This record gives sequence, C-alpha cells and structure tokens, in this order.
Amino acid sequence: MLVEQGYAAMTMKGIAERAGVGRQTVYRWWSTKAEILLEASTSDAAHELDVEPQARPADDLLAFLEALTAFLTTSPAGLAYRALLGEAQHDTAVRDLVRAADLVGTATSAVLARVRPHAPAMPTSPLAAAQLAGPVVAVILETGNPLTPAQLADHAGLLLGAWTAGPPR
Amino acid sequence: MLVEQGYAAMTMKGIAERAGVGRQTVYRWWSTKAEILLEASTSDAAHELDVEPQARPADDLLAFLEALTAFLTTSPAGLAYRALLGEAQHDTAVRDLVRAADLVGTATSAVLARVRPHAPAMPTSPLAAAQLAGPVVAVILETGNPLTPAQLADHAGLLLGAWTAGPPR
DNA sequence: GCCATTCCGAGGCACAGTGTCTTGATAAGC
DNA sequence: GCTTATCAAGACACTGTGCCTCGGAATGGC
Repeated sequence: MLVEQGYAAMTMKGIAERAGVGRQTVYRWWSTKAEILLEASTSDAAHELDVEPQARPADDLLAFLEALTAFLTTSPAGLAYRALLGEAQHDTAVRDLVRAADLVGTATSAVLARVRPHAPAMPTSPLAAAQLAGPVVAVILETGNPLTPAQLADHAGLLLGAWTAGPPR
Repeated sequence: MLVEQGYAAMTMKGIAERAGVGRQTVYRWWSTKAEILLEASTSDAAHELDVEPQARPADDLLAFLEALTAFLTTSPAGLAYRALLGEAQHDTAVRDLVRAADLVGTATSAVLARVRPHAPAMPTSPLAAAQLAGPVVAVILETGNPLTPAQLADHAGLLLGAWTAGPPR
C-alpha cells in the first residue's frame, strides 16, 4: 500500500480490509503503523544491504554505497525505511524502534569490519559508519535524489585514503 | 506548539485558536503545516548555522559541526527542520519545499567556501557538503543522539586532512 | 459426534483533525 | 454616515483512530 498509494493512504483500516481481517486483529499484533512497516521491511532491508564482499577494499566500500543508494531510492523496503525515519522525527516511540533495529548501521558496520584490516586509521565504529553512510543517507533524505555513482566512488576513495594514511600532521 | 506539545499536537485548528484568528485566515496565508514550519524556522535556522569564521580551517569546520549539532538537537528551529524533514519522507510536496529552502546545504556551502582555498583536494560542493554535514545529520535523524564533540573534531580533522593531502595513490 | 469455548471478521461508536462554507460583527473607504 | 470588505467564530461533511459489541465459525474436551 505504501508503494502503490503513498504513506497517507496507508491506513490501519485499509490494511485490515486488504488483509481480509478485522481491525482488532491488526491491533492485536501491531499497535502502530511504524511496527508494521518495520516488521514488513526489516528482512528485505538486511538482505538488500548485505553486499557480496569485494576483493579490493575500495570496491567493497563502493559496492555498499551503491547498494545503500539503491535501497533508499528504489526499493520498497527502503521506502518503508524512509517513512519510518520520517515518523521517527515526530514520535519518540518510533525513534526508539528505528534506533533499536538500526538497519543501516548494522549493514554499514559489517562492511567496515571487512575493510578495517586495510585501514589502520579508521575511527571507531559509530563515527566511521556515519562517515561512510551518513552523506548518502542525508542527501537522499534532504533532496530525494541520490549522489551520482561518480560521487559515490569519490567518496569511497577519499574515505579509504584518509583511513589508510592516517592524520597528515 | 511544536516545542511545547510535540508534532501531533500542532494542528491547524490549534494554530488558529492560539493566534486568535479564524481557520480560514490561516489557510489564506499557508496551505500546509509544512509551509508554516518552514517560514517559522527559516530565518532562525540560517542565523544559528551562520558561524563566525575561525582563523584555522580545522576550527572553522569544527565550529560549524558543533553549531549544526546544537541546531538539530536543541534549537526550536532545528526541531522544526527535523519535523519538516520527517514530513518530506511522506509527502513529495514537502520534499520539494525542503529541497528548495536547502537550509543546511546553504550554510554548509558557506563554510566550505572559506575552507576551500586551504583544501585543494576538496570535491565539488554537493559532495563535499554531504561529506561534512551528512554524518552529523544522518546520525541525529536515525538515533536522536548527536555525535560527541570528540567525534566531531575527529571528523573535521579527517576530512580536512583528506581534502588537503589529495588522493594517496 | 456433540457441545462449550475461544477466536475473529464485520461494523458501530465517540472522538479528533481537515478543509470549506456561512454568518455576523467590526473596520476601512468614500 | 453609509457602504463595502474583512475576518473571527463556528457549523459542516469527511476521514482516520482505537475501542467495543455481536454473531458465526473453528477448535478442543468429553
């Protein structure tokens, strides 16, 4: 329903009708639209963001950034994630839900764990993960348009360089 | 109303009542809650993100990142901006509004223009702006909690190093 | 195989918010 | 001083929410 008709048209009543189920039955399992969205998208999201390891660290980072971009801009699960993130700005309960699931953070950390042996100057995980995925996520949330593949490649290269070389002082 | 009672309690009816104005009069000037939020927060946001230039580029970047963090986590205008960004994930009209205003992007570009002379390897503006502000914005949107001052300093230092040194190849 | 109990779809209900419309009082313009 | 435009107040139809009630169906015990 989210993909077909947009967030506003995704109502609890509509979900129940479409499922051929009473409204009370929906409320029995999920008390919130956010819970439904999260449960509906979690496994797809994890799968789509779990990219095949690449031989070269730069390719590994780039493949992840491209998967993340595709997820956020074209995947139904990504649409659900963005809707959740939107709700999270209005509602602290949803924010806690999103934070606990940490879909993007988990996937980012997995890539960083593979790259870290090649990048001695990489910061600890929360910062490194934010540096890698943050620009991609923020631009899409703020404009709806992704960074270009060339920009993703530049970004991956720049980070890997900085993480490899260490501080220039 | 947003600050005092949260986004859900900020209704058009309530706004009109609190303004001592008929509902029709509110609709005459703004057709959407998003337009009200944007207009109410734009000038404060621009002011709060317009940091005093610092002598050293690293300090300039850091001061901006700290201002951005304070804006997003503690300022009423920042709360409005996050609410707008949330709405933008549900509603393409709001997304266009946010993109056109580009509050964070404009402020980020202003800082980058000052730093660019000292950073020959800095990418062109959209990417560099995303690299600088994206991690800060994304982490706050996803978790509600900001990066620590130490992480901000690390981030500014790492970017400046990478932008100064150029690609390591 | 029968009955009792639980489950659950259907839909009614009160409530709240939206956006439009009508009304009557106030203020401005001539 | 009279006409005209403005606008606060609130009625309105509509939609969604979350709760509740009611029957019919499926289940389990005997």
